[in-house]
Amino acid sequence: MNILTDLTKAVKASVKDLYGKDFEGEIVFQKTRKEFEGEVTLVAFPFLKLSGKKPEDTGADIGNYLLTKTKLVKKFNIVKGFLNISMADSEWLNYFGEIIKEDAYAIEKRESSGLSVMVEYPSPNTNKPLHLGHLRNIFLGSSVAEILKARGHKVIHSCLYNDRGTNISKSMLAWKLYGNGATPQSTGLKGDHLVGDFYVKYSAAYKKEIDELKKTGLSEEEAEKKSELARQVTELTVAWENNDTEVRKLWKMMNDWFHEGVAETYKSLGTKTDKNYYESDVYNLGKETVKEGLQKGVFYQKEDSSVWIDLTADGLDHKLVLRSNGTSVYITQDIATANEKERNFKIDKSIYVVGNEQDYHFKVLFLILKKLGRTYADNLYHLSYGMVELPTGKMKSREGTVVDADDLISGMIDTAKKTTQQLGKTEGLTEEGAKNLFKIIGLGALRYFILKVDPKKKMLFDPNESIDFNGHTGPFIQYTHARIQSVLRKSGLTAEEIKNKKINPAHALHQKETDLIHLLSDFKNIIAEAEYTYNPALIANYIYEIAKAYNQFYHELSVLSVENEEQKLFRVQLSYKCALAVKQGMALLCIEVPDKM
RNA sequence: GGCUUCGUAGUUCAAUGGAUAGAAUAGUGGUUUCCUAAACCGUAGAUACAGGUUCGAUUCCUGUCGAAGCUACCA
Repeated sequence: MNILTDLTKAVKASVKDLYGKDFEGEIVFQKTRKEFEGEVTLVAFPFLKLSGKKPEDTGADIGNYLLTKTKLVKKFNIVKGFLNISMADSEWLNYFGEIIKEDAYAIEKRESSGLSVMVEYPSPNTNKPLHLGHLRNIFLGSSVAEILKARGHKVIHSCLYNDRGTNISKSMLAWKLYGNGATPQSTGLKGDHLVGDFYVKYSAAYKKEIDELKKTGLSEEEAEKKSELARQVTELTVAWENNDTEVRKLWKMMNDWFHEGVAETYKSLGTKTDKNYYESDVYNLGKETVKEGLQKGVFYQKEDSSVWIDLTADGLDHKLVLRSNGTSVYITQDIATANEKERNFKIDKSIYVVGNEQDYHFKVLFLILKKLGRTYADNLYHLSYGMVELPTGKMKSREGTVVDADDLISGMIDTAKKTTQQLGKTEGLTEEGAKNLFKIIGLGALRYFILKVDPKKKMLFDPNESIDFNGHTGPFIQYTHARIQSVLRKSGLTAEEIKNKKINPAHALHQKETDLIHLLSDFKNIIAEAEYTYNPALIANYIYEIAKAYNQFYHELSVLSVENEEQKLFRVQLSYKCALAVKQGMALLCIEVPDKM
């Protein structure tokens, strides 16, 4: 049920009655700007062709019609071509009476759509620990998954580990050359960090080698070709593909370190996966598909036996799909993984959560799959998100200029602890309860900070400025929820009692009350739009509006100390519903809300 | 060079072609014997530039300037 359904119909009817013709377009209402009276606004300009009148007069025609011929409208005003409508209190109250009864009013029943969607994230390389970019990836992926579930779809979380190839070989080589047998146990480092340290060590050594070669008069390109380290990396990669026992043993050891380390990070974030894919498993399958493509004439082979696809007819370029030495490249294994996903699951849609630096790659991948005749190619979607940038520019693992995920997470929880203690809000909490609260607030602040930004846009993070806990933030919303819970506790009513008491829709509503009902009525549409656009930021900003509006309501009006019992009950119900919307909305962002803070 | 994306208050973010471009934060001035002040209320401050389409442009088109990404037998 939508509060505007009846009004939309009434506007259509009014235009037909007034001007004798049906309006062809869609009737769109916008929220009335706060400097004008009213809740919803109809722009008169689209109706001018039918009315043949000035915008002001057209608006007045429709306004008067609605006022006199329906019971939907309390009053209206017209500013320029804008018809500002105040809906009748009874409309708001009737609508509210409907939604207060349903706890899941904006959430579809589980798996009711019958569609299955796979969401793949964060798909890290196993040669370095997670950083801030991965966090944006994880937050987006997990939130989109929750939104899809709320829309009634079945969701399969998948993750692809890029666990072989050049970058992994670099870490392995550095460990062999400079490691002296170091292990997570011997160094006390988290496994993924230890592996990452060797990746950085390789990069530094490689840079030094190139610089020295260049001093002998070689060009950058010539130096790279002559690099001994690069040669050894290639050698390791080839040895790995040839199943060299020693290399495989080293590889497995370092991969295990990585997975143990990253599992801890996942745990602290509550990240879970239904199905893991490993490049080391699928890369050979990719080679099969390359053969198939050659047979079908989709690919072609050069004299050096490297395999390519010509995409110039599609406005793209020639793309390598298999190296001359027979080893796989990135896209080879992505072709294989796509095939595997299709073989393993019945999926109606497959979403890859990957940064926008790979826009071109996914364009090519989807096109190749289509040319190979894979019917599922049309159901693949690249959820492309913007980079997280530092004030100094892009983060680069090679140069060690990254914001480490583990550091950031623990730092946020620490700040939450300090702030909570400063505000004296740890009273009455058990040690366990306090610890949990710090985690909820710290992670909530971090998640919200990232999710409130439109995924498509790049965003900036300044490590020198701490993430705020006041204003347009996660903790502000969490605080609002806790505040409402406190009111509800003091009301002495149970949730069941609050939901089931009937209100007499006769009493007059305060503007702050209609504002809240109006906002609540948007929830379902917001979730739908967030699904279609894969954009959790819509929900983040919507929930903020509710929290802000509730705080204004709370300051201006008293909930519990009003004389009129019915009015008090209504305000308790309204508070309950706002808290529920906040909780459900935040759950779609994978952010918990505490009952006390 | 080519392709793609992006330039909004000091800063970080909003705005299906609609009104006087919203928030937050940092400034600045207030609110607490009153349901949680992680709150609320004032005040001040922005569409890179130049054209075009439109009743109306931050939004669409063209150009200029600026930034980022891709353009690897890296992933």
